[in-house]
Amino acid sequence: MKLEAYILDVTYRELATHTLICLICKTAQGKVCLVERYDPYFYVQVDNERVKESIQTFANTEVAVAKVEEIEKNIDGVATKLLKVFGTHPKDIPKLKEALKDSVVATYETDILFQRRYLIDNSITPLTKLIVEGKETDSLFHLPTYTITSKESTSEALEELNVVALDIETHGKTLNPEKNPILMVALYGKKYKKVITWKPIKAEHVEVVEGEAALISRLQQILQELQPDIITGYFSDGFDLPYILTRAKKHKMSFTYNGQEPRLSRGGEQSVSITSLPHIDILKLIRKTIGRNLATRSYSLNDVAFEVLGEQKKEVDIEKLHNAWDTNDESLTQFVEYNLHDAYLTYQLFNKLLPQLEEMVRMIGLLPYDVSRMAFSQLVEWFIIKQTPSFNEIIENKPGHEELAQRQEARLKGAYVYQPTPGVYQDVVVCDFMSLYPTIISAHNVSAASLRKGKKTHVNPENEKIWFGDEPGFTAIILEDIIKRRMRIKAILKEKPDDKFLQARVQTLKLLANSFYGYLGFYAARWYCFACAETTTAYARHYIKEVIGEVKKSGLEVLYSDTDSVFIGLGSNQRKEALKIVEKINETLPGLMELEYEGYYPAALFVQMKGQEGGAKKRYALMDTDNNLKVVGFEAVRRNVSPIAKKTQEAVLRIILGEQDKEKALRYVQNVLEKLQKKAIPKEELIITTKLSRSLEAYDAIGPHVAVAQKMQEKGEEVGAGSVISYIIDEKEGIIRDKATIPDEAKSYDADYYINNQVVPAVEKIFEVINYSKEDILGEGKQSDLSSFI
DNA sequence: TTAGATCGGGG
DNA sequence: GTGTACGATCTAA
Repeated sequence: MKLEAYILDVTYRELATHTLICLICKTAQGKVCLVERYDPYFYVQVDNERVKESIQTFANTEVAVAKVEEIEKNIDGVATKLLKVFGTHPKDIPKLKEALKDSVVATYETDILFQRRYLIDNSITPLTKLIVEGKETDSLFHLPTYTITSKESTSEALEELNVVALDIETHGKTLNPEKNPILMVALYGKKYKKVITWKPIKAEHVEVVEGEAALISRLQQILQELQPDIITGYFSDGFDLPYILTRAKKHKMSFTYNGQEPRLSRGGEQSVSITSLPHIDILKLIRKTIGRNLATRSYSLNDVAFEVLGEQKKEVDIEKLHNAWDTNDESLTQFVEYNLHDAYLTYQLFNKLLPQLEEMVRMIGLLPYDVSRMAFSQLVEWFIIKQTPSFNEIIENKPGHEELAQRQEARLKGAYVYQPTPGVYQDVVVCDFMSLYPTIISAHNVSAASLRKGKKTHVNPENEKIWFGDEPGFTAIILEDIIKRRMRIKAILKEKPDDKFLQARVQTLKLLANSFYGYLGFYAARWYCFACAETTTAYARHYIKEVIGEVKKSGLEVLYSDTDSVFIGLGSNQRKEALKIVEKINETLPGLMELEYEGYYPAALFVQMKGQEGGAKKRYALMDTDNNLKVVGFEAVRRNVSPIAKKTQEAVLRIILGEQDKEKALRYVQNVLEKLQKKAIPKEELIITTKLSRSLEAYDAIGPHVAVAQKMQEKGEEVGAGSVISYIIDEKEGIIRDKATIPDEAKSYDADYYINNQVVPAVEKIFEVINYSKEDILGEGKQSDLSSFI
């Protein structure tokens, strides 16, 4: 039987004499299971023949060595003779390691998971075509099963995945799976839309069952029939699936898929895995990929869907579901629609992220389940691990307890920041290094394998005791390859800018490159190298200072610099000058390092540091030639600021930077203050929102938002941790919290508060820069004090 | 300023 | 399951 198979999941079966690897694959004939024998192993380093012989024959009551081979591998760049020790089952490996570790020099690769080991060793990539010859054998996991007689891996991508998104709605005013039943489950796939519930609700796609237990078994049945390639959800690792499992247990039911119970694993973050059905919690993937580039700082389904898809959740008050259910309210129809729509949004988000997930799977070489959940450091680590066979490198061991503790003590010196002089500047050019840390690492061969080895070639510019040789280190080569591939694909992308897969590839390479420096300094990394991380930032400081020196030498002004960027004031010179400097510097830079001309800005503003002389770091505003304002680090970007304060700040910056008219800016603010005083500002502009971080009882300090939340509670509204509280500071007696009022109930507002605590603080720093004091803004000390324009 | 605690997402 | 590890942000010391 010849099959074209795409691996979705990998697991194994232990037989009496050996272990079978089981590949769960998508094929044209549906899901199948492919099996073949695969032997677990690890490596030991020994110092004499006698030990070697004792290992070959090692056996105790629990475990025995099955086979030993002699091989040679590079350890930290040094070729070393090793023994490859085989066991019968995967769990033999930690046992053998324990039994042998005291009689050998070192053990290696004792913690590489069996399934992952199989994929790496066979250079097989999940989700890409595998051509297999197989003989039919006894069914496993309720699937047609074949023993592999020959296999050939390709790089051909899968054309279409059959994906189902799942979302549940629950009863109760709190999220408590011990107490509150599941009311409905929505499933959304390309050709499948359904909401299962247990009340006779009239709506499209509804299927009504007897009760919660029936709902759970019907869900199970549907998944079993559908046999999707992938199941996805939004925070389904942390909510939907664990909730379903807990409820199934409550009913003493076993929830299974292809005869397997989903496994809930905990460790840092909880996750749920289902054998033969890859489960992707799309939130986890969003967080580490496109999440970085989203404007929203919230990862709620509503906010993410809005920004990524241009669609939002259905507008219903989910807190009313509880009562609607109990009273059989007709609004239940809307909740069914809401439920299905959430599953729809999740499904759409999954599709949006799929090219990125496929690229990550391709590059890291592991299952989508694993890749989608790995932290940045893990992605880098497995990217390296995948390539160890082609460099004949050993996989480094993870650090032990003591080593971990020691590494966590180490502190890295930060990046270089050039303190700006507060002020408004005209004609500013910004330059920055392309991928500064990655290009330094590759250009200066910064790696554990080349640290103080060979010819002293690259010396840490701040510490001559740290140096790197000229023989390229294994991890530095890998990183250089990432950077080069990214540059190549970026070039192709210029020709085909709409190619989703190329875009995803560039993104993935960028993610890996940018994580590499962090990885070298990450305490739990296998290829941890503190000297490497230290040297990388030392070189970064060195190069940016060189640039600053070069700019100053050519008579231009350095306004500001942070890590990898420099802001140049052109004065009477031309932009060409700046370009020349960039060119000149690039001639001297090694390897792939490159300083780029980022852009020209007609105006820039740097504000003063709090309570001190000099400019604040990481706080500035730029205006480009299209009048786009870029504000970095200012307070008003935060949330507990009213719209009027935010708007005023933006308008003032626009006038100062765009029109360069100080007095107009001042007049603008004074006009806002006047309107505030006259109570002419609409209510919506005055609403301040703050999110409660804990339950009401837990607050000792009663801030205005807490006071309002208490009032809301008195009125019977549910408020707790996570509720967003909106309020207006009204004209009342007492302190601020007494004045804080629910927006609907506010009759007026406290003009003084909005002037002194909202608008003025938002613009004060900006006016300081152009030599207007707070008094000037308020009009005090001049003929026009506030009272005069009432 | 730093270490320790707590969210985040979900109803 | 040859495992177990987040990361940003707020609060208290």
